[in-house]
Amino acid sequence: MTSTVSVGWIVLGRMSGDIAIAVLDATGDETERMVLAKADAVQWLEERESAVAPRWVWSDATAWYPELLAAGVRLARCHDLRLCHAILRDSTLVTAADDLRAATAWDAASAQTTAQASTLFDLDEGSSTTGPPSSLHEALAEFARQRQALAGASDAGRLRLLLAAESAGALIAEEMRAAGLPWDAAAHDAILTETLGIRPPGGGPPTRLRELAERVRRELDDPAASLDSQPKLLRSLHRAGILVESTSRWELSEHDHPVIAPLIEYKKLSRLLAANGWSWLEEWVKDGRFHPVYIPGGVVTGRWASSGGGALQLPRQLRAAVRADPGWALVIADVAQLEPRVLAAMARDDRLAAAARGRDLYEGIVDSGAVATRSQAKTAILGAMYGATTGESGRLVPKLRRAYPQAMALVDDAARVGEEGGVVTTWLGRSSPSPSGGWRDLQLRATEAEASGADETRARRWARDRGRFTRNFVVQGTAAEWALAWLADLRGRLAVLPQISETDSAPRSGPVFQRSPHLAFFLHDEIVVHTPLALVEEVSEAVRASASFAGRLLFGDFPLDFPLDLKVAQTAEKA
DNA sequence: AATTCGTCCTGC
DNA sequence: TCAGGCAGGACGAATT
Repeated sequence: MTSTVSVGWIVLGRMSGDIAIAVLDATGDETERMVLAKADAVQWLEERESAVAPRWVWSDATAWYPELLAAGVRLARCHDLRLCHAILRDSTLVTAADDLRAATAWDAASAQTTAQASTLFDLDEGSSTTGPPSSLHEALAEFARQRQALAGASDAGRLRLLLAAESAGALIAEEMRAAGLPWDAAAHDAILTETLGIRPPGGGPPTRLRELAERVRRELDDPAASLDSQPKLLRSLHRAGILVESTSRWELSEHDHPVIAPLIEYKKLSRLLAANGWSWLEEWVKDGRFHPVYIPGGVVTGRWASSGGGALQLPRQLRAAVRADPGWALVIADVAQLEPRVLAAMARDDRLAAAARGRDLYEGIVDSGAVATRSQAKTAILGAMYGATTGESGRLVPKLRRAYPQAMALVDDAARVGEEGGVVTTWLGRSSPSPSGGWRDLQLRATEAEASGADETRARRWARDRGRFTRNFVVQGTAAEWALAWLADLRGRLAVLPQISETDSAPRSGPVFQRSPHLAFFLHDEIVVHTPLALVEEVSEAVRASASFAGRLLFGDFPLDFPLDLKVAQTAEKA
C-alpha cells in the first residue's frame, strides 16, 4: 500500500500455454517484452519479485495466483484488472469512464467462479470463454484504459488506495484459500454428537434429533406430521390449534403450547445437521483444514462473499472446532463497532468520535446523555445505519439525530440521494449501482397526472427501499475498505516476520504456510492469523498496528481509534 | 426431470 | 428480540 518511486509494473498474459510478459517503467512505458514457457516463467517471476518487487498486473488473481502459490511463490503486490475494472467503471470519481464501460469483456465473472460450474468440460484452454480476457494484448489495453481513467479522476489518490487494497484482497483471498482454516474434525464431531446425538450405523437421523421429532409429533397428536416441509408443518400446527402464519422461530415463540419448545429445538438441531453436520465435515474439511472460496468484491458494497461451505456463516457453536496446529496458536481479532466508528470518521463528527473513544461506543453514547441504556444506543445506531422507521429503533433514531447531527446528516443524505434515483459513493470511491430500469420507470409513472394511487404507493415504497440501501451502502462499503486496508497492511507485516525454519529445526521445504504466520480467516470485521507459538506476541502487535494504520490511511489524523477485541487460542497439549 | 422460487436460518 | 442493511446454503414446492 506504500507508494514506490521507481519500480514499475509487469504485465502478464497467456499465449497458448506460454506466458507473455511486458515490463513497464514507472511512467507506464513499455521497456521490455518476452515470452517464457510456463515452467521458466515461474522461476523468472520469483526472481523479479525478490529483485524489484514490481506490481504484477494480471487479468484475474483467481486465474493466475493459485498456480504460483502451489509452486511456492508468493507475491507482494498485484493489480487485478478484473476487480479494478469493476470499481473504475462505476465510480463517480471517474469523470470519463466511457472506454471502460465499452470494454464489456472485463465485466466477466472470475475464472474461478465460472470454472467451478464447468469443471466437467474444462478443456484447459487459454482461449476458453470463462473469465476476463487473458492475453497480454488485452491486459495492456485494459491497463492503459484504467490508468487513463485514474489520470482524469477527481480524487485519484483515494481511488489508487482502493485499487491497491482491492488487489491486495485478491492475493489474500487466494492465499487464505490455499492455507485453509485449521479445523479439528474430531472436535467438530464431538460437538455434533453432543448436540445431535449418536448417528445410527444404518443411517437416518441422530438419536437426539429423532427423539425430539417424536416428541413434537406426540405433542401435536399427529404421528405422521412432517417436520421438514414448511407447508405440511404449518397444516399440522393449524390442526393442533396453533394459528401461526409461518413456521419461523420468532412467530412460534409467541405462542404458548407444549409443542413449541421441542419444535424450536428440533428446527435448531436439524439446521445444524443440514448446514454443518457430518456431511459438511466430510466435504469441506481435508487434512485438518477448511478451505473456503472467498470472493473479493463479491458484494455490491465491496464486502467479500464466499462460495461453498458457507464460510461466512459458520455458526458460533462450531467455533470451538477451529483449532491451531500443535505448536501453533490462533490470533483472533475483531473490531468493536466498526461501522458506527467509520460513520463518525466519514462525517468528521467529533461528538460521535468522542463517544467512540475508549472501548465501547454504545456506552459512550449513553454517557453523552443521548439515550438511557446501552441496548437503546445499539438499537438506535443500527436503526440509523439501516434506515429503521418503526418500532423502538424508529423512535430512538431522532434522539441520535439531535445528539450527532453531522453523522446523521451523512446517512440521511445518502438515503435521500438513493430515493431520488442517484448514486452514492464510499470514502475511497466505490459507487453504488444505478437504479434498475424498472425502478426508474415506476418513479416516472408515479409522477404523471394519471398515475394510480397504487402506483404512487408502490413507487414510494421502492424509493424508500432504495434509500435504505444507499444509506447503508456508504457505511458498509467504507467499513469494507477499512477492513481491506487492515488486512493488506497486516499481510505485509506478517511477511517480514521470521519463518520458523530460521528459529527452529523445521524443514525448509513445503508450503510457505507451514513455516510462517499467515492469515487464515476473514469475516467483514474479524481476522484470524495462524502463527507459530513463538511469534504470538509479534503477530498480536502487528494486528493492532495494522488496525491503527488502516484508520490513519483512510481518515488521516481524525481522532478516532479502532479498538480490537483480541484473543489468542492455543490447542491444549494432549498428555 | 430439471430449473427456479420461497422459506428459514446462519453470519456481519 | 422485531423493526431496518448486506449476504450464502439447504431443502421442499412450484413451475417449466
